Amino acid sequence: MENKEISQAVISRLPRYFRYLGELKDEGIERISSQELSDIMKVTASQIRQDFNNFGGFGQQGYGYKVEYLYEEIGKILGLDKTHNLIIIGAGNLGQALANYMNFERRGFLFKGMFDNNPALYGKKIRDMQVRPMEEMEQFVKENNIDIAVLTIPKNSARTVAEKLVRNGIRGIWNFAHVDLNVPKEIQVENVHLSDSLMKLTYNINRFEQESTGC
Amino acid sequence: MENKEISQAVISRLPRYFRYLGELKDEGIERISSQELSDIMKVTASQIRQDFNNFGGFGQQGYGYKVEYLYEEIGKILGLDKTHNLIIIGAGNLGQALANYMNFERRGFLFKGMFDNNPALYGKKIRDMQVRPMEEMEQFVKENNIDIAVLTIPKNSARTVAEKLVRNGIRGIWNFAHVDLNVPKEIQVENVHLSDSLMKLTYNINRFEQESTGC
DNA sequence: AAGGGAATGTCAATGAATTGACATTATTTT
DNA sequence: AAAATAATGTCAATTCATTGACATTCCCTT
Repeated sequence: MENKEISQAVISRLPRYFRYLGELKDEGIERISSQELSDIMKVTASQIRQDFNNFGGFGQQGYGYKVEYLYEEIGKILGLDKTHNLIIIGAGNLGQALANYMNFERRGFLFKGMFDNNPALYGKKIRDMQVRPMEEMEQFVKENNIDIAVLTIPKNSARTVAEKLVRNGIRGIWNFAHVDLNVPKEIQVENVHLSDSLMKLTYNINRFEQESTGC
Repeated sequence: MENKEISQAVISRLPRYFRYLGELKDEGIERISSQELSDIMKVTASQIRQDFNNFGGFGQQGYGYKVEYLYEEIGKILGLDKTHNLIIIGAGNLGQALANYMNFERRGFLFKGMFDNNPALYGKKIRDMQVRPMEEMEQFVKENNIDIAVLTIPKNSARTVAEKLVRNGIRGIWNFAHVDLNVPKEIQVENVHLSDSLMKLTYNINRFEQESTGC
């Protein structure tokens, strides 16, 4: 039982491997070498082997990797073999979009409920799921063993809601609010700061302009 | 004129600095030291100074940084002093959500149009903007000087659309499709792979479980 | 106006991540 | 069955990123 910590740099790359392997699998390809995968994914073969070896060897020397096996194993590492109960907090545009999106991406994510503090939305059906009042949230999380909360609410209320979630046993927060949450370290937070991402894009657009005009 | 390349690691942190500085500014705080900012943002003071110095000194020794000035300068670095014409391709849930989101985040992003290939959506108004048929997209991009395209379409059509965008002079793509685009290097792509992000979350939830149960 | 104090800018040291090289081991062919 | 081939697993080298330390500079008080 080896508990060496794996760097987040490696973890960040796993979903991408998973995606490519899934596609290869769908194409009926059974085996692949790190070099072939390297060509497709545009990363070094060395990095691919290094990454996989963090979890023990998945390949066979002289042969390569079995696509399906590797796909399954990476899925397990990512926790996709388990089911996760999930709620969405904030039934605005983004919350609704994600609710529908989950339909597509069902990999053990069970959409259990949706909450908002806008009475106009109470009872509105989104993907066969009624929007519930925010007041019911805490009890619901506790009683339904909710693992993951998706936060699509304005930043001013995000921290308070996060505290409530933590108190009621949430294990992970997928945070779309423009604020950094302050939760105990055993609670996992994955931030999706969309505006940050857009700013990175404008930086790079700008940078290229300047490079090519030379000033 | 120094054209030293700045690492993406640094760039990724700039929007976060920008966000915190904006908040400090709104609170009426005029000056701040790297140490104070370090305490608030939970990063080392050394990193803060190092990051800012990539762009030339913004501070004054013995005094610290002027919040408003620093905020403005980082904004400029990120290209937020310029306006960017933007379209959304894919008027599904996510596309609509982002259209509304742009309203909030107006920092020089001018929402110019929205496209879809579903006739049922043609003419539908989203933020006072009618959904246009996909066929009109290429001409529209060319004629309206569109800088940024937001791709919220299924992965199978994403690559084709990206090619069309490139042909018509797009400069950056904010890509929400689950596929890596293959564009010339002068075209900037910023990927938002939501499912990747969610998988990272489940990995970390899982990992913590295993750590605490010890197996 | 001058000196003390405070905080930057920057250099060096450390640490982390990536790449390269190759011995080892399994597969495949003859 | 043995030799040749292929590709992993792994170690070492390199590159990149972060942290620490401190001299320098500027502000602020007396």
